[in-house]
Amino acid sequence: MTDNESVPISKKTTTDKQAPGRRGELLATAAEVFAAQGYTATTVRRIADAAGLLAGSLYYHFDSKESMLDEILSTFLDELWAGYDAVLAARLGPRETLEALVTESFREIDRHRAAVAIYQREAKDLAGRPRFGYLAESQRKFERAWLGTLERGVADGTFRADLDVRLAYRFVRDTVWVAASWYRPGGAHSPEEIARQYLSMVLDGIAVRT
Amino acid sequence: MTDNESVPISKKTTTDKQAPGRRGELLATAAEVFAAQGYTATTVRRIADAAGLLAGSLYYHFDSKESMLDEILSTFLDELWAGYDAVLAARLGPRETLEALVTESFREIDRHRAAVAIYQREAKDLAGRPRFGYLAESQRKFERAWLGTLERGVADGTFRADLDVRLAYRFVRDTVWVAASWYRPGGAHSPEEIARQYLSMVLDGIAVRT
DNA sequence: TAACCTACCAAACACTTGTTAGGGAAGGAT
DNA sequence: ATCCTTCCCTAACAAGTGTTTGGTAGGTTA
Repeated sequence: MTDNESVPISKKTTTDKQAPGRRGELLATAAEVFAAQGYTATTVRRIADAAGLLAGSLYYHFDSKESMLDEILSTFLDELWAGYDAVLAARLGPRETLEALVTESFREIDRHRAAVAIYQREAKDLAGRPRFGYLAESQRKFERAWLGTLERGVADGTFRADLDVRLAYRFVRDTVWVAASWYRPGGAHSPEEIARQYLSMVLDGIAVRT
Repeated sequence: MTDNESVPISKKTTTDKQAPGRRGELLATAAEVFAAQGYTATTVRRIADAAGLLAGSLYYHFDSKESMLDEILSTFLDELWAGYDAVLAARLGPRETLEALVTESFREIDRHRAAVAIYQREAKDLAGRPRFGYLAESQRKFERAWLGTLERGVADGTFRADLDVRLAYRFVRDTVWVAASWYRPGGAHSPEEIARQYLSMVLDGIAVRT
């Protein structure tokens, strides 16, 4: 296993991804292709085509196809957890925490659409491999954050007590993250607007109150 | 339909699928592997292993790997639409139609878990290929059924008018179908029970009414 | 000038992929 | 006993896979 050399922190570039220079560009296009076709269905020659070079040349920048995927996912998760941890550290009430987590999630989808789509598709299979152990760890943290918030809300009367909390957790989680499969940045709605509407449905339902 | 154990080379262990004879058995195991690893990530040798024969022998039963996928998906969709059409033909009110569609969906997930998981993963890419054109057609029918029901509900005051209907459609659709990724038949909840809870959340929200 | 670094290409490598061809064992029907 | 059908195996095929090696053009530094 090669040690990850320190990933340079960056400023914003033209694409959505970070990481400066050629390496960052290549990662961004790789993420795009992975998201569109799936990881295993994507050949390195396809990535190279999209980036405008030959397949072998990718190995000047990366150890392997797998290490590209690794870097894409870990970079995304690092930024995701920076946002989540900030929300959780604020120690808001259950409802406000839920709202902040959902809003933050849609912001991440907006910024890392490709990475989120890849994560959705491949995380389940990858979490088993040792190299991607951080995916399983992230999923546990994820569950603790969301499930804990829901349980706090049930305890203090914010959320309904007659629902299976675990079911509600999966409901909220999936509801938010599958949006990455159809969301396109620059569309009609901003991430915050989508978050607002989603929260309205999740919290109050789509039926008219009688 | 209880003892659905075993992993390796089994002969009986009928899974959820039907279809008689050896062909049906092979399709069921193929669906299981496709669902677990993804279509392109699955090799025909892996399917053959799980079924207890050699890769080449699969071609006595099927034309190609793709035709296995085709048969799995089209069989599932045929049965799905039989259920949906029955619901729609009943011409219930918007709320009752929604409830019936959701319940029917969870029943299909219960019966065709593997096929649904495959559909979720691969439909987007496959819909482009001519052979799988029925996937795109099915998606259009799907959208008409759900979106139409929501619009009828907004028109007659059943559903909230202050929500983006298209967003609500994706919300409901995704909420229901991603359940196939974690649902396991024979679990704690019956399909009907899960449908009831999901409907409760979608219609009335998870927040306590004040 | 020479040395060096970055970013790439051209060509091959070993391996895996889906698929095919020919053959044969078992069993029922004739 | 013969035929036929069903089901599978052995052995290979060409195409495609991720990856490696050696080389090179152009810019920067010494």
